[in-house]
Amino acid sequence: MSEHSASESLDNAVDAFPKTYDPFGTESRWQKIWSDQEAFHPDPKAKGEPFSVVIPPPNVTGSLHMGHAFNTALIDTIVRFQRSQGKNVLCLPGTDHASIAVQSILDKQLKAEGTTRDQLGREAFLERAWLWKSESGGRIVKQLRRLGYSVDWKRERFTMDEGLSKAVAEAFVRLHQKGLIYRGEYLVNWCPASGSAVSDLEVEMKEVDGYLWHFQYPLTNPSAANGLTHLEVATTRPETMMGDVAVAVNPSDKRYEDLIGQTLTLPFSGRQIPVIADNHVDQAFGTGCVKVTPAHDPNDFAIGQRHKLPQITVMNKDGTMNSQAGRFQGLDRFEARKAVVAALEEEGLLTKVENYIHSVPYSDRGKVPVEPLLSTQWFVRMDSFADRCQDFLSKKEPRFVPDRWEKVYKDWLVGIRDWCISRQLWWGHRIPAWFVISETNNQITDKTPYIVAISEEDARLEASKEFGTGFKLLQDEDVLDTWFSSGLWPFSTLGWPNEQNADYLSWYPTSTLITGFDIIFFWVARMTMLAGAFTDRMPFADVYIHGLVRDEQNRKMSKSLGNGIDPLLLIDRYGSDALRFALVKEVAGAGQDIRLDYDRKTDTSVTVEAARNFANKIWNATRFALINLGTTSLEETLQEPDYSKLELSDQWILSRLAKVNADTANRFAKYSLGEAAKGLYEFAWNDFCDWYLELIKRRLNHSESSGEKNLIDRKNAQMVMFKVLRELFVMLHPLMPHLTEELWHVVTGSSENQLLALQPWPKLNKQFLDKDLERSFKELFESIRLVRNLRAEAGLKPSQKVTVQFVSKNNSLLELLKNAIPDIKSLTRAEEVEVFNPLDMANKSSRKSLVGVSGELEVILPIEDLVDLQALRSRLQRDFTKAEKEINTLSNRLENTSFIEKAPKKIVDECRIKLSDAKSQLQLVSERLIGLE
RNA sequence: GGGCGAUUAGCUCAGAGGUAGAGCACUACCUUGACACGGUAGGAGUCACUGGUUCGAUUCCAGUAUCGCCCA
Repeated sequence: MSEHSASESLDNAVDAFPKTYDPFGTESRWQKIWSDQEAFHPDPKAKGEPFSVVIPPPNVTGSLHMGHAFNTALIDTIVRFQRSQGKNVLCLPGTDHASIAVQSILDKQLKAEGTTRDQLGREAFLERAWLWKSESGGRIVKQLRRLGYSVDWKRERFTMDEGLSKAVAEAFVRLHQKGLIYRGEYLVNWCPASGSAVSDLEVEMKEVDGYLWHFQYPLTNPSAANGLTHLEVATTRPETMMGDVAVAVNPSDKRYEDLIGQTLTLPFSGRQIPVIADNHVDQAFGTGCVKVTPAHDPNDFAIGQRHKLPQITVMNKDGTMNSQAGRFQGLDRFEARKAVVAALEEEGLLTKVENYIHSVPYSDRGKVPVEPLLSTQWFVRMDSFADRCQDFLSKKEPRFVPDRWEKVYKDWLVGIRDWCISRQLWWGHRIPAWFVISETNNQITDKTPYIVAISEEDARLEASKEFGTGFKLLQDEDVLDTWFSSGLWPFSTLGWPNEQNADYLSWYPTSTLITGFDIIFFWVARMTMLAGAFTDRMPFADVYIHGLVRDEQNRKMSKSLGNGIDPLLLIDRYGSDALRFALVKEVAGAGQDIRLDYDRKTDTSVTVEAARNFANKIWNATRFALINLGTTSLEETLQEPDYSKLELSDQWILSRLAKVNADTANRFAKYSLGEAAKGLYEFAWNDFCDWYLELIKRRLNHSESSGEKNLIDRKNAQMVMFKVLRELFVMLHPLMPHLTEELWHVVTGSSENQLLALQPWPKLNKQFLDKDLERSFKELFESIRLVRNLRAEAGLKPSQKVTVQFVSKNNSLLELLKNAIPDIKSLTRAEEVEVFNPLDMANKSSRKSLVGVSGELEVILPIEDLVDLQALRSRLQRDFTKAEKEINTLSNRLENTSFIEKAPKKIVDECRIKLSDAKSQLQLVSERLIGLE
């Protein structure tokens, strides 16, 4: 309890309780308090089952986009829930260094300044990169804080900080020792825009409108070939022709079988190239003759290997043609394409140009077509990693939620290819390999010996053992793929390679990874593979995979489309609780993408607005509770009410509360976050606000002088109302942390040293669950609706008082209604409520009363002069038709003997009851209709 | 070409072998002592199509169509 009294805080609270919730001051205030108190900085030795999550590290110099907001909302919901379950929760934040992204930003800056990276030099460039990181690196972190992220900021990590860099070097050295890392010249995906190799995963295939050019290669010796003077090839990439070393045909292709082994003369260069046979050639494609360019096409590379053909590279690394391209040297590859076609045409060798749609590999980052290029790179041999992961997967490690993603992950492991991990960039982890060269030489070739070691000193030590003296070391120029360090993230952030680190011991392996499906291969699989190799375990027990947030037209949000929806704009407009709740509530069970509506003219979103309205509804329910305290103090509302002395409506809401408690805990635990949000929304709005608060208004209005019984009754209602609120705040806290933290403090009078964020989940009172009571209240609500509906249809003013008569032969229903007369009065604005069975009612009702029928219940409002007879008649007519139709369906079913025989008895019985209900309804309705004639 | 997902109210989406649900939007009424960021009531659907299984299919199975995504 706080140092000041609860009633004092109440006075302050009501004074400071405007009609509309203002999230802005509240949110930043609690963010600061959480942060100042280090509320989410756990001790690895604290009690409680460890639960840990590492966040997917965003790009350190990036800024917050909707994907981050969504991911954050989901992660934070999960970790806040787990904290309420008494676990020792670590949620570890951080950022990654994003080699290519950062470097291309800096390159652009340099270009604007009229200089280049090379002019600047590596050291100066890196200095500048770190400066840029320190200037812009805090931005995304600040933005993440605005979401109310309950991560441990004291344990924040960056992939290039000291500890993590050490982990990267250690990992590289160990893999190299095991022979799992190799260096060699292979065909890689070359991105001319960034001037670096990229991995297969960073290449995106795009359908492009292009051409299929047909042209002729003359036979060197035409007489030998059945009068044929040339072969015709078809290609989408004529610019590579100068690198052609053969033309391949299918061995079973009758058209060309005589030509196999013949020689062609390559136009322009005059090089003699053979006609070879290869089974992989598709006879039906183009002319059935394929030009073979091993240095510029992965398929041709394979053919080249099979036939031991030379590899002729015709391009430079910037995408221009090199000296091997002869007269095309110096041209950009796309200019060269035009020039080659024009030259072939001039020579009369171009025979056909077809429009042709084909797939072109694009660099994810550079947004230009990737060039397959021969170059020397570092690779990780993947098969043993993938095999190990498959073994773990057969034990459901990790467990994918939803489970269909397991197959996606597995299929990738099965078809895995080696991973090119070197990048020709400067920003990143430099490859810990040192070439050993003589003091006078600076040439590094494929044959140059090298030492892989944690540090240059280690490398020198080792080199001297092998090479004595008279050498110098040159470190490899390249850096590692950023994903190599991200792949170590779940354990490198916890202190690995020091496996005795307290954090590592307590929180590794982590509990759950929460991320989007788009990085299952990039990141999830790399983490499982590297964790398997280094820790012999999977790095997380569960992987919760979520979809993407799409824009209002269901398009993926992307920079190039410029269709991103700025989460900060929505936070500024509606508050971050509203954005979080809206995003989580939209999540469907199966991990689908979610679509966020958005009006770009006004920067508004109906979905987020609805969540903001919900926050306001909760705010006002609390406001209502406080206003209606009367002489009761807040301390008194903290007492547990005596269940046996409560009214039925109190017991009803406590039953609903117990139900929503059990459902919500269950849903959070199994990652059904959207369902949890929807369930709480319905409970809070419908059950609590619309019904319970309306029901107790009558009791809350009892005055001080209305007698002891009434005052006890009032206090019971207050205790129940506050109990529901307090527990609702805890349950809603993972979804709307700021609002609930604020209101919880108001209603409990707790000081700021006590935080809702660290409170346990409310105790589930199973004994409060009462299905019969809930069913009765459903009936009661239906009856009340019927009255309201009648009033509305008759056009009665809300202020108009009426007498309500209920008639039914169902005695238990009558009993229920009789007990609820005061409630019915206040909820239907009735002056009198009378309850009869049909016998008592006989002759009492007026012919022209307003009458409604539902099942076995008749509602009569005896106010003939005001009745809109026509409306009444058409209403009864509608009921009549409906009942008739229902009787029809039900009796058809019951007449079907196989239904009676084969359907479960319960269903048949239900059907009979429904039929008899429908029949009595029809009876009542027709009596009334006749009475109206 | 292989795989995955989607198709339900005007929109966004839940759902379950037994007479179709929510939110928003819409219509009417209401500024009533929590909330107009609100209340009450209401209208609105051949559950994409075709077969099959079943007493019963919108739900399960097979196929078709359209859209989207991933892999080659």
